[in-house]
Amino acid sequence: MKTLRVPEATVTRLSIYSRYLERLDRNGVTTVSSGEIAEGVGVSPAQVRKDLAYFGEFGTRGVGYNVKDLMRYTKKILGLDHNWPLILVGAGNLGYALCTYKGFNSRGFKIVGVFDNDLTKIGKKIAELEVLPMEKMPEVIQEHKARIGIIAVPPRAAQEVADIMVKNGLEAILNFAPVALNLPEGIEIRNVDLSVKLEILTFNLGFKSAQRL
Amino acid sequence: MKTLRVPEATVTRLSIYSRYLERLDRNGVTTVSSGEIAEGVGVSPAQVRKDLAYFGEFGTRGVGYNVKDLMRYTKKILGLDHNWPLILVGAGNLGYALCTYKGFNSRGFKIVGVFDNDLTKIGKKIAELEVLPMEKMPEVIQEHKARIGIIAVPPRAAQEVADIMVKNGLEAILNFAPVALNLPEGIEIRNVDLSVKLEILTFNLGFKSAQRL
DNA sequence: CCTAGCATGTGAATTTTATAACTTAAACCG
DNA sequence: CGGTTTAAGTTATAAAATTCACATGCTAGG
Repeated sequence: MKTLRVPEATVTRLSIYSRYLERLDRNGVTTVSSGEIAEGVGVSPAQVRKDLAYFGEFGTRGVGYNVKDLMRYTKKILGLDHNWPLILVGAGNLGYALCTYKGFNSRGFKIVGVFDNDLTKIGKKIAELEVLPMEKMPEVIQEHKARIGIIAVPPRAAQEVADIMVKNGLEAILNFAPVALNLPEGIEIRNVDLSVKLEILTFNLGFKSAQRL
Repeated sequence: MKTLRVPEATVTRLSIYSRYLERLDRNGVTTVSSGEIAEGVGVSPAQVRKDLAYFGEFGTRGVGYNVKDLMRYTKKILGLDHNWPLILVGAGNLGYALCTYKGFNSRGFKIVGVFDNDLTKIGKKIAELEVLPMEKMPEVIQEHKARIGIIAVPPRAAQEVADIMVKNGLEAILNFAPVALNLPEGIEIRNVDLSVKLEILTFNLGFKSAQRL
């Protein structure tokens, strides 16, 4: 098997292209060039073509790409040709926001279980969903065949939650807690760090100020 | 002036090292080696040293780094030696979560103004802060000398909000809306995309399944 | 049916980033 | 006080990602 490894940056951009294509499609655009995609998402045209080339040939020379088709292809590649049930742990403000976040639904993600160990939160409803105690996680995972978990708890609790998720059979974790998690081989983990990007901004602002001197 | 450009990946990691050092410091650790930092945040020791080397010499050969000192240095480099007032637009669930997010405060970020154009939200309180109409933004920015704005509105409104922010003098924007913003030269912009990382996970899960066949 | 124009796809060149190997300096111990 | 150990700092090497440039192939128009 020809296993050409795909750079993660390429997958990231593919996700962005994919959503941009959805927008074009909604707006009734039928054909698009690599240059237009590039313009629309802020990369170079060569980058767009190179990224797509990892997965096949999707365009027509001299013409461009069929929007609907390329949209479907990109979603297929990303695994978004079917829905993904998600397990969420942490019913705080962030958890609440994630539950109601439309950007997930529109891409086929659906949170099917919200868990917390805080007795004051258990039993409350978040968007149709009742907050459940951690012990209920196994059955919810089984019922929905969930494979992905989201961690939206304070840093000190994150590792324990991750361990529970792994023990219950989840294969991938999206972690919003700003700590590095220790997980067994084979578990996919990605962190979303809300303040790192802010600190890149402050770094750059400081650098800009320094250059003015 | 010797302008060695610092890779953004290095700044990203620096932010992560910095927070890890804060944790070590809280735990009473006084000295740490590049290897221990590497272990703690999930990179290689050489990477840690290389990253720090962009900014100077902070350690003692044969010993390691003084935790408190290195923590202060990294925060200084990132511009976190003083507080940053933030302007937030979007008082939905995500905006609410960001307002109450402790990870910001602990790094010197403070949201000083929350804005929305939804009349049902204006006037409500979010964590001590009253949601204000967009028109009030200029005076709040002036009062707090804010330089950074956060966009937490639906995609279709994001560009307009960004334009207003720029017009009102903000120099950097953290954008949570999943669209590419068009901004004038010199404005720092970073996007936090909540679903891209999820799609990397689904991509990888799909790839894993394919390999099992 | 042939030619001109255009945008894809791709291999090579360049740039960037990360890893590894080595050198230097500090501290500790006998 | 010298030798040994340790870990930072640095240089060199390797790998990876991006850009460039061009050949390929499709479309349309005369």
